[in-house]
Amino acid sequence: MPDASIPIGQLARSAGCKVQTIRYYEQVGLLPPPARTAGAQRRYGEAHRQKLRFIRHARELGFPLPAIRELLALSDQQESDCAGADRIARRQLEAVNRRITMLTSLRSELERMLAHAHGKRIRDCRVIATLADHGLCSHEHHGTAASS
Amino acid sequence: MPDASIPIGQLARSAGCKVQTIRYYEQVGLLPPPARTAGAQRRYGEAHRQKLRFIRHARELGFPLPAIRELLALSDQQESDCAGADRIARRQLEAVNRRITMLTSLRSELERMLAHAHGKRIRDCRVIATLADHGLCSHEHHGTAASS
DNA sequence: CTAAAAGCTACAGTGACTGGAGCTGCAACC
DNA sequence: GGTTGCAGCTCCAGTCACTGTAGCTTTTAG
Repeated sequence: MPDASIPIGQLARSAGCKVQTIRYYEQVGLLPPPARTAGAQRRYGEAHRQKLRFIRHARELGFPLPAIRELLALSDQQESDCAGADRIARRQLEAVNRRITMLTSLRSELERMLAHAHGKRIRDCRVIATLADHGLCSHEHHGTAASS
Repeated sequence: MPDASIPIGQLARSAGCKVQTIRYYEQVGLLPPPARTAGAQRRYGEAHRQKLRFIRHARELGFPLPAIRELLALSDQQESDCAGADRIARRQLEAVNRRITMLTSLRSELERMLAHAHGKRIRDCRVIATLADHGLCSHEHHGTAASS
């Protein structure tokens, strides 16, 4: 394979993502536009594959696209300082830690709820009662919601 | 306050959410439409407040809106079986556990990355290198991404 | 009576994709 | 060379759970 010989479907399989995701990354400027065949089909090379793997790996680690954009810019300037990348990763670690803390307290409330859910009728159901009355929950799980 | 005397802003403050969120819940049919003043402003009663608290608490626990819709329907049928609510809560607990597992392995990879990030130049930067080469990461953190 | 605060509708935007419609390109086989 | 069928193309809409904005009107306090 000389270069610019990989069709989009093969690239998608090799990166573990969908074809549309690749086109989306191109659209938002994360991936540079590849060469095209005479019939306007995209053909990628090794450099694209590397970059896409980088993006997908960072996404799996939960980095948002703007952070990935910064990381890609940093990785292109081989001489510049590592502190920037460090700071971004540290920020991401903090975000992950915050999410873990919250999810852990959510889990314990859900477990508490289920452990006591022995009512046969809704009117005695602990699950419903807990949701209806915030006072019944012991832990602090306030702040932004469980997702993202 | 007789009933239907609470304006939307006060309701929002008492539930810890934004005014727009309440209007959104009404729009998607989670909250019943309240009474209106002659000038078409919404006025809520205690029942609305309870229902909104229920919704917000469930959201904080990470339940998606369709699940909350089911839970609300269940809580309105006081005579029906508790098993439905139980099943929904259990499903949610499993989702939370999955997320915790994934985030924990993400955290350890991020920590590993940062612990070795002693290169001063990008070309020696462990953070960038780890992202670029999936082979450098020890843990399994595959599957759907870290968010949601 | 006036001015500020709060409310109204309607619509657009977020993030990170995903799915579909309706078309065209390309490679293989006969 | 014809045809079949998968793969690719663009463009647009939808997801989820909100959030923000523009341009009004209503309510309330002084």
